[in-house]
Amino acid sequence: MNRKANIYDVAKLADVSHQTVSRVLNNHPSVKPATREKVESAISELKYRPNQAARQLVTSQSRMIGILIGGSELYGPWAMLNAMEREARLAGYSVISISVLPDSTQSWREAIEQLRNLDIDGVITIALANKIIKEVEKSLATATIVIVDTEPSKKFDAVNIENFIGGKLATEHLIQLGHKAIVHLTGPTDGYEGEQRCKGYEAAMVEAKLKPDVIEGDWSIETGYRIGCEIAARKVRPTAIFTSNDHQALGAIKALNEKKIRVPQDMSIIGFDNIPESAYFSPALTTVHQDFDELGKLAVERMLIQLKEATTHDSITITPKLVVRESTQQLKVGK
Amino acid sequence: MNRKANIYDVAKLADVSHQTVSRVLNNHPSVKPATREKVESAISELKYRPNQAARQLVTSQSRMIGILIGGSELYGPWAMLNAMEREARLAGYSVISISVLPDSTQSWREAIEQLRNLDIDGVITIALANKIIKEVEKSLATATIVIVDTEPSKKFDAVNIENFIGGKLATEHLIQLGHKAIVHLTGPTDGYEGEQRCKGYEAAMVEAKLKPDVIEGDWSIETGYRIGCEIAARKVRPTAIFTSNDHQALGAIKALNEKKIRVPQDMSIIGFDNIPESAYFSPALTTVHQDFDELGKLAVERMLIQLKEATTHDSITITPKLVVRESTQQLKVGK
DNA sequence: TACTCTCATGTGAGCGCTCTCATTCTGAGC
DNA sequence: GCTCAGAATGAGAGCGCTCACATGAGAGTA
Repeated sequence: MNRKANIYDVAKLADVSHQTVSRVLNNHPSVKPATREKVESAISELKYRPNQAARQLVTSQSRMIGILIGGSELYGPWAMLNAMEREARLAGYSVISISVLPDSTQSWREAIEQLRNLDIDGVITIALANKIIKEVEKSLATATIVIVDTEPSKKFDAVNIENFIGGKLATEHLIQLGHKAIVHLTGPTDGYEGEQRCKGYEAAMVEAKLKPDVIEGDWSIETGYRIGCEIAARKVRPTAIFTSNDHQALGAIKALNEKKIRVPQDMSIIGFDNIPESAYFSPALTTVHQDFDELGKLAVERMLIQLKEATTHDSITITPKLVVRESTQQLKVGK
Repeated sequence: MNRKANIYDVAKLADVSHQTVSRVLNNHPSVKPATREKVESAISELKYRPNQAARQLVTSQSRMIGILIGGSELYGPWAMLNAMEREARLAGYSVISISVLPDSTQSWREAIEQLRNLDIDGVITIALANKIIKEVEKSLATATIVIVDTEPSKKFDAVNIENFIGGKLATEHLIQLGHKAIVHLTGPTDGYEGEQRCKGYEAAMVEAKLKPDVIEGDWSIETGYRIGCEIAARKVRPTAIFTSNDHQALGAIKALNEKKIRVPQDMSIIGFDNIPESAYFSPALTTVHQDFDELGKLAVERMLIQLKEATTHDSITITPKLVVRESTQQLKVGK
């Protein structure tokens, strides 16, 4: 008899009923310590482990969390996914991650379909466009949903950094250094984060009575590079650029380097994210730090709370921090 | 009656037995087309979807693949995970990814425990140390295992790039440019990839009758930076560095920049991986490209084959390609 | 002593599916 | 028309667990 032990095998060995074994497994209070001990030793003797499928069948709870990641952005979502996976594992949940091509309806339909088939308990979405969120909400009505990097809503728990404050922080840093002609390269306009950072930039500019100068971007290095070239070619050049993420900053720096515009002497650049590489750019990038790890943990935390006892929906935020390095510098007088 | 439809509901509506419905679901051949059609329309009318837990309970197949990722390396594993997840989804499998801290016994024991609890069909490991693989093998004896970025073994399917060839390619490129004093910064020595790349380097050096100069690294940017500083401080400096990944190259470039050693004029640098950022380093990094996407797809493909019909174990490799950009240059004569 | 009441445990049903085996239907072959 | 193989379908059991409910053993009360 080489098959895996089941709850009846344990029951027989411990000389109790299967139900008592079940109670021990589920930490039911009304089990005598002596009985519990008997059962536990039987469990370890038989190397018994409960069958999740059977459990799931009867409780209709999968103890699985799905994570939907929009876009192909590299560092942020990956870092968050890591944190979420670890946090969920600690709570006895497993994580199924699915990355969705943001532009492909097909892609996210398939993803949602898969999550439905698995009877997932909860879904965390990262940086999904609003229209996709709507679809998720409709199709996964029975699941608990927590949204990250997305516009807060009364229907879900939302976890975000203060993107507005971050954008303002970055811009104010440049203003304090004496810059007046500051360009902002945004993220994609249909995303919450980019939008908020841009609003923060505009608010800071208006407060300082400066004219905002916004160029629409899409998070990609390529765009940073292209816009860098474009700015280099301008007759009247700005003296500082605030890119909405570090990747775009990298591209921009590259472009400026090629055009012999020195950073930071001729042009200050500030990014957003504080990816691990940014400290090692040449020059090291001044940026706004967001704590992806913390963000991921918070999202899972909220998920677990909602899963236990559906409460009212919260919007949770983390404050970003300015990290000053070498790519920004006091504007030289007389320029 | 608002509960989810089950197989009996479908059977009743289609006026067949539940068993016939099951046959339709599983594409059993002996179902009359007319019957199949009846059942299918009942399915879509009731919005029926089979309960995976029940299926899993009786078949004891989870249709889930676990992916164990060792280390905190950023781009490579993430890119592969993405590719694997997509490929697996296409085949009707779900992916549970777990990232393991390579040094923490606790961490990977927990991970394996989780995979066992879930009755996972197969496990793909990415860049795991050999001792961990052994543990995985022991603990997950019933699961099919495919190893990626790891020393091939007769016990598993292995998917790798030709790390040796890649290392040789990189070194030969430098040699062809006239370099003779070439330092190699390795990956961690207990990992297969780094070891092989280093061997490729040594082979190329010996062939060219040059003396290998190996420094042990660990993939991290920080180490690249530290070693860059160290090399800058040497009295007799090499003229070229081959770092075993792009991140270390980034760190090294930064260090050399700070010490006013110009890349590539005073020092050629070649990396390995071809991460998306590397084309935008200053200078753009010459490197060895490895196709993570393809690697991920191949791993899942092998997994699916093994899952269907356990065959003999293969070792599959992909050939890396040299990507020449700006960070390497012909050695100036007279130097 | 008879009575509740609580705590500890046992019993049987059923979650939704696939398995095996039994039965019915079909049409070719004589 | 009858037989019989093979195709098409049905019936029932059982996967391993938790749920609701039943039962029994003591403790507390009158």
